[in-house]
Amino acid sequence: MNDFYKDIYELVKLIPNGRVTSYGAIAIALGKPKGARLVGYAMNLCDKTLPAHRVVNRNGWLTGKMHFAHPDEMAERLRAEGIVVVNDQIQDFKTHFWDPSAELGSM
DNA sequence: CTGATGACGTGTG
DNA sequence: ACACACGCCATCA
Repeated sequence: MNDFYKDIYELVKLIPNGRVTSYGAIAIALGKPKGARLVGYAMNLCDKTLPAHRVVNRNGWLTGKMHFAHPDEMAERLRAEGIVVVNDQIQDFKTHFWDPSAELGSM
């Protein structure tokens, strides 16, 4: 486990409830603007303890829902947090978007 | 070690 | 604006 993945986990863990972010945003926050794929890969290795359901692609689509124990769980979890998910897509993604780099800057 | 793939993103046509 | 192609970095075969 490299610090890179650990950092990803830490960042995803501190995503506020009812907020979502993108792989690219996390990658950028970690200093790897092109590491979006690595973030997704890290999610694949991640435990269900990690709120990976709050992490979606740039389009706001639940691209990784199929990788969950129960694909619908991702949308259900987001919906439970107040996120509107339709057709595997987050509505008002920009409104619910959470910028990790901004939070890291505040911290 | 080389080739291919992936929960992505950006650039060009 | 939409469609196609390439790049990135790490892991798997």
